[in-house]
Amino acid sequence: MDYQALQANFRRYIQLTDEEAQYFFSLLKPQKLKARRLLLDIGDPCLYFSLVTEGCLVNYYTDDNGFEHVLQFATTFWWTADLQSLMNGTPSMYTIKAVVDSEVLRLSRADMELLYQQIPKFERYFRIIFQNALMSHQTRIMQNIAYPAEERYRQFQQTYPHIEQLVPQKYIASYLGITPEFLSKIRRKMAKK
Amino acid sequence: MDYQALQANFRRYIQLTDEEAQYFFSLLKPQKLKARRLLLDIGDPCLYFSLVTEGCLVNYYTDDNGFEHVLQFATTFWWTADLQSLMNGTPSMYTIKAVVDSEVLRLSRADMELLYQQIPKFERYFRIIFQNALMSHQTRIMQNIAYPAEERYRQFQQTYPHIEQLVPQKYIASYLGITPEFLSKIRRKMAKK
DNA sequence: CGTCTATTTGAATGTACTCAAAAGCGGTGG
DNA sequence: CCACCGCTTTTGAGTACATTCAAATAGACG
Repeated sequence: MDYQALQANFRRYIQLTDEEAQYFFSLLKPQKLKARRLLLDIGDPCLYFSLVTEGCLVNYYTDDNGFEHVLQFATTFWWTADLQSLMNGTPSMYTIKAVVDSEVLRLSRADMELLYQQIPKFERYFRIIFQNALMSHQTRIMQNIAYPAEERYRQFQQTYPHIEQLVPQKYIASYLGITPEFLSKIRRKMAKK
Repeated sequence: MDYQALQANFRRYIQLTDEEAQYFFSLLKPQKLKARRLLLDIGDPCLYFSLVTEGCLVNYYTDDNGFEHVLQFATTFWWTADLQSLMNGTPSMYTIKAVVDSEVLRLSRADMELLYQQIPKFERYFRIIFQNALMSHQTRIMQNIAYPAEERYRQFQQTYPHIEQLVPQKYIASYLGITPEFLSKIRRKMAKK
């Protein structure tokens, strides 16, 4: 794990003294995950907010018919969790899986509260993180209800070109809210032009 | 405007001294809106984060074909804005309109920053507000991609019964990502049972 | 290699949309 | 107070976007 890069990333949001940064990093527990291993299984309570430092994870919901629907892809410097489960202690509705070999730094719910108390700047940090996440979720909702699948796929390609390279096509279909078969047909159609 | 009720609502998130509450309220500028009046017009920069104290507002995006798509309904104690525009100073992509006679308390972007500096507890307050908003947006995305329109409508009725009473059906259709005609047909079908 | 999973392809089907017209409903002015 | 106007909701027929199911092909990994 490259702590230099991580610290640089944090500086985009808040200014930490070396001491504060040390304390923060001391709360994070690294965990490596081979491709296709689970960070969180459906039904288990989500105990950690995890910061991806390498690789890529996918967070998905499994519906009553066993179909998977992708909530989020998380690459380097993204946080991931089942927030609902993490905050309420309820069983997780989502599965979090490593798409490729990955590494995360886990922050427990209790340490998160501790962090807020010890270094209130982190309230600001997460305020900004959640605010940004909220904005991108708003955009996603709008694209979903306002535009057809082909257009949504184009937008996805533009917005997350690195993710498209990394993850299986079926997950992208799932993220877009369509079947893998239909995404395949969209791609064929787009290639023809 | 009932400041008692408002203060009680804030106590769910943070504890404020009377002095702090006074200061906060002093930053808020009340504005009344008759039904169908705009709080924010598309193209204008969104200058305020607005807390609804009465009535109901709707926040919607207008697509290239002139169709409206509802991002959010905001009733009492809900905040509303075009966050993207508010944070970046860019022209607004959304329109915010009073559905019925309403009242809001506006907080300017500058006063918001001031508030964060004067009373850091508000970082926490908005951290929680955005966190909760994020969770409900996640749920909405999942329902949109995982379930058909009829099921989404049932969920909406369960989750927001008061909103269903208040706003025209066509806005609910729009929120669900379907046409008003189709929602009408869903309702007919549901009534038959 | 061989096995397992992902992707492609095509035909049939279904969910949701478009367009057009009628019916309902609420507000406003004479 | 009620008649009219504009907007919302309903209805139906035809269409389009997207799914389902099944089978073939392609890729990845041990």
